[in-house]
Amino acid sequence: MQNSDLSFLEQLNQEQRAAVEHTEGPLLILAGAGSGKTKVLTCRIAYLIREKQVKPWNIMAITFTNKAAGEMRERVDALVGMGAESIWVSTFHSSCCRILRRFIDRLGYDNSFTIYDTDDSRQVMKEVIRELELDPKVYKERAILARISAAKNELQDPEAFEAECTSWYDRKIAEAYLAYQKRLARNNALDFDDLLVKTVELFEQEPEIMEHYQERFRYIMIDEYQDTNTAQFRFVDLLAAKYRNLCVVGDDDQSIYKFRGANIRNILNFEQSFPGAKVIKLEQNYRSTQSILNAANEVIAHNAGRKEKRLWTQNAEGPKIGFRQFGSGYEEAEYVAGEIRQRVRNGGASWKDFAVLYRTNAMSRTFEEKFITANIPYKIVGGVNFYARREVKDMLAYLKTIDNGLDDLAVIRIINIPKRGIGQTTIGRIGQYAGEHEISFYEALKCSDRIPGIGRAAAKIHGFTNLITRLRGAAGDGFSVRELLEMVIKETGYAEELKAEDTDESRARIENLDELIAKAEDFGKTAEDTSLSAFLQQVSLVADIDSVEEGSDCVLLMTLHSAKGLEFDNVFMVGMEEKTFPSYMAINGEDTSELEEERRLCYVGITRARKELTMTAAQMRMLRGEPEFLKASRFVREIPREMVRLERETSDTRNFLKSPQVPLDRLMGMGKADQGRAGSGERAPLFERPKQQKTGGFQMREFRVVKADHLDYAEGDQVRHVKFGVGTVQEIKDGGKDYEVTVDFENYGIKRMFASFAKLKKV
DNA sequence: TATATAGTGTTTTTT
DNA sequence: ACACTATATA
Repeated sequence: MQNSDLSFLEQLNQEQRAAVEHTEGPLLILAGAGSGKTKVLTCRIAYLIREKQVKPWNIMAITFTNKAAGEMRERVDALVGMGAESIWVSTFHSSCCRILRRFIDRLGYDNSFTIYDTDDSRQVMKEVIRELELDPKVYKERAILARISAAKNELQDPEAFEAECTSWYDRKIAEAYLAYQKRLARNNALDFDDLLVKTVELFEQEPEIMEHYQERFRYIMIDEYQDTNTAQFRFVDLLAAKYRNLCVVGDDDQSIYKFRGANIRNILNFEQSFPGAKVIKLEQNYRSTQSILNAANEVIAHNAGRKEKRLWTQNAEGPKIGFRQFGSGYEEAEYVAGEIRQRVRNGGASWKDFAVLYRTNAMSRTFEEKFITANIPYKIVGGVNFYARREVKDMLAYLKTIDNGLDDLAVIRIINIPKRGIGQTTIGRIGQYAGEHEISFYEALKCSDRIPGIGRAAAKIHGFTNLITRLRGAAGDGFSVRELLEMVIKETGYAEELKAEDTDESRARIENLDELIAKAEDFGKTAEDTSLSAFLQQVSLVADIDSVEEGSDCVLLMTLHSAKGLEFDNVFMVGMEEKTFPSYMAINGEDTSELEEERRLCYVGITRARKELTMTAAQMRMLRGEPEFLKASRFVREIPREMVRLERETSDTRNFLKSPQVPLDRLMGMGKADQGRAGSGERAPLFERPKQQKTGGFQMREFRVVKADHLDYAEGDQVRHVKFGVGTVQEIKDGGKDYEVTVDFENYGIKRMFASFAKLKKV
């Protein structure tokens, strides 16, 4: 595309175009679901560069997830061409990370700081609780961390927090907050929230650094603005203070992260915060059918205090919203599996056109089981993050220790992995010594000879420190991250040990290690800064949703939260029951704000669907081991009856939709003896769990692709692999569960892999 | 020191 | 139902 070509403007509607062309001063774009806001943002960037001669490096675009950032990056690259790479397109967290990595030494941290995930934070908090001798029954680390996180989101430091304490309990939390920060600092670590907090702190403390970035980012765009919290607001506010060219895009109806500190007032009060702001509404939806949109509008209309807007579309009416209630979650899952299977077989749809959305991660289990038995390829998004898996974290802990031994948590994690005979008592003694001498744990290890009570363990410790020293040497010699990782795996015998275990679980873990190596390799090829620290930092900011690859033909299962920003032809919203969705947490009490947030979540879910939306509910669900009887969600009831199509009407669903409410006792009326069969007819017994594949309960929930009927390549064919590029198929072996394919890659040599994982494409 | 077992508490959503 | 913790035991 020519550098002055503005033809892309022609594909925009009037409002979209106005948003693109309004480049100076604050701008609020209220973009309803599916109204093409990503298109507007990317076009706006192109317009700034082409028409307004803005330099690419003066532009910053912030999105919510890495995935969204990646998508925008791609579109911007395609549209802008040369120079696009100097535009900052990233998440809040990675932007802050990038800034801090350069300047955090001004705040007394080392620039090679590490980032703690939730797990690490909990670990630290446990230590704090022990240190302060708090009763762990009263002071739960989760609860304390939640309070601290809330404080940080409001930019409250420990002192400010303490000043506001009224109860003794709160004062203890303030103490814990302070101690927690000290420990993080000692480990040269930041938690997620700190990334924002410290950046703001940096800007406020070092005005010339702030000015540097203000000059740099003269045009700032923020996506999903409704989900920003106070810290993020401040960050943006500071950055944009000088040039005031701030464009925020959001939809108050899609604000679903209040629990994480998102402040809906940021968007509702934008015009007050940035006087003279122009407001543009995008109300035409290009994504969904009329029916879906109507349902969404109806549901969200039940919320008070929104910015008035009504989505409309020129799309076809499409089928009505489907709703069906089942006796149990198992029947529900069975139905969804069957329905998807059928629609793929008859309707010519492919697996990837389907998504199953639920309120809580715990619900994925049942669906997963049914999908396995129905032989449906699927992928569960969320749950345990790839980088949170044990073996991955172990390897990362090694890399962290090699990078700098400052992170005690990482060192302690791996000091006895593999088993070196260094146990709790030894670790305790070293930790004590380190504390007394105010040195890091790793430093203490090096003078373990002088630590009382170590004795025999000293030799073992030396073995460990020697290993680390050797690996550090290698890192210094310029070995790549991937090579270092492979050395760690080899030197520690980690993979060997797993191989010897020879279980499904251990094999899955080895797969994960390979995956990690592939990621390290990829990093070495694509990253600007290929240092070990850079790798570790990048890795800690990757969310699960980010790794959902296009192209793998699977049904996606995820929470409603993860689904934000995505769209699918066919959506199943499952678990549409009171107490499940809206969650029981949101129902009770006068406070309707939580309920409204649930309703927005429902709105987000509905608007994910392009063509067909099906809602399902169960009358009974196992909750914490106990059966719970549930009535259908009020959100279903908020959709007018005539917009809903009952799939295979049953007496339950008919009654439910006729009367405004099914009396609870009608459902409760099923006596204990009856529990096994909810509803009527010859249904499968409720309590019989499907034959569960025992996989150690670990890996199999993450990523399973069912063996294909056939492969579209044969021995001798040229194939392409996502990471390894092009190669020649040498051998295909039918290993029963899957095909084992041996490929000779042009650049990577011979690799043996499972067909379902490798996703090879014939070229 | 490492492992097995019983007992305990817990769940909403996540960058 | 599950994961985590404390305790007993090899």
